[in-house]
Amino acid sequence: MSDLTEERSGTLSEAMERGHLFAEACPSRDVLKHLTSRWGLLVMIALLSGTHRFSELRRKINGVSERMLSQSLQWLEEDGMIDRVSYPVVPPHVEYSLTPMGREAAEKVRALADWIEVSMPRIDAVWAEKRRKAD
Amino acid sequence: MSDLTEERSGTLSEAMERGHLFAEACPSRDVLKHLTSRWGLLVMIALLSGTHRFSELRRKINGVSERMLSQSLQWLEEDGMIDRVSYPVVPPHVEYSLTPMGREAAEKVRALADWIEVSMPRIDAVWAEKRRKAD
DNA sequence: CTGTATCCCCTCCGATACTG
DNA sequence: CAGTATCGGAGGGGATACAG
Repeated sequence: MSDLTEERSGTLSEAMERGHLFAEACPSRDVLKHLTSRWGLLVMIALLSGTHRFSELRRKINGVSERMLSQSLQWLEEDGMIDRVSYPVVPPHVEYSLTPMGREAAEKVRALADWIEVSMPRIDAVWAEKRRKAD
Repeated sequence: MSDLTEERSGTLSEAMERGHLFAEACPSRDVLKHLTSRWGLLVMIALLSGTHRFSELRRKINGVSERMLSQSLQWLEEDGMIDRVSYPVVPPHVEYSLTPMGREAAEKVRALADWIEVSMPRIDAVWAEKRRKAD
């Protein structure tokens, strides 16, 4: 066996039979999907720095289309991760922010994203090594 | 976790312009995709408890097809997350385990998955409340 | 036991155009 | 400014059959 993490408190992932994620048609799959989706992940991380308007998110998240930004925001709002506040003015003014629960999720998501960022050099090295062997 | 990463050195996710994940066509997107894919995530979590054979993973991860398990394992192996050791015997015997780097990634992934598991009751409550209002 | 090969559906996601 | 509607491509992923 390995470290304590599993034996002491790792009853969640360890007990796969009981975990929702290992069940086939489970709503937790959808939540995970929204959080880790192409744009959902970036939305969550972006909102960690505070409330944003739609257009602010659009500018900040380079490459996202209006369609997908809107879609991602709706998913995450339905999951209770994001608060959407619309001010009935002209022109429209809508603000998005993380709920307390959303902030917790966003921090987990960011931990994963940050790990990948800092680990990319190592991963690149793996790829380079494989290419070298392939020759 | 949850420590200094945010306030002190939170320049990673904060500096979106510079982060790989915010670039459009970046290999780090692929790594993230593999780690959070439907089955890749479950493979990583399963391997946290130690080395597994192909058929062991297949049994443990309920619902995965041979095709997708094989595919997911190959992706993660190419990314340097998984070690594949094949013993040339009859019948074939292949063992999969996490690399040191893979273990780091798996722990981040598990942290997110576990958070979702324990938070599902809260998320369900959100959905229930929305349905109540919809009436 | 450990996979590959083939077929095919389905959903994500981008592009474009339109609305309040 | 903040979206929605529609079309269409690409690829993830399942079912089945086959192979080493």
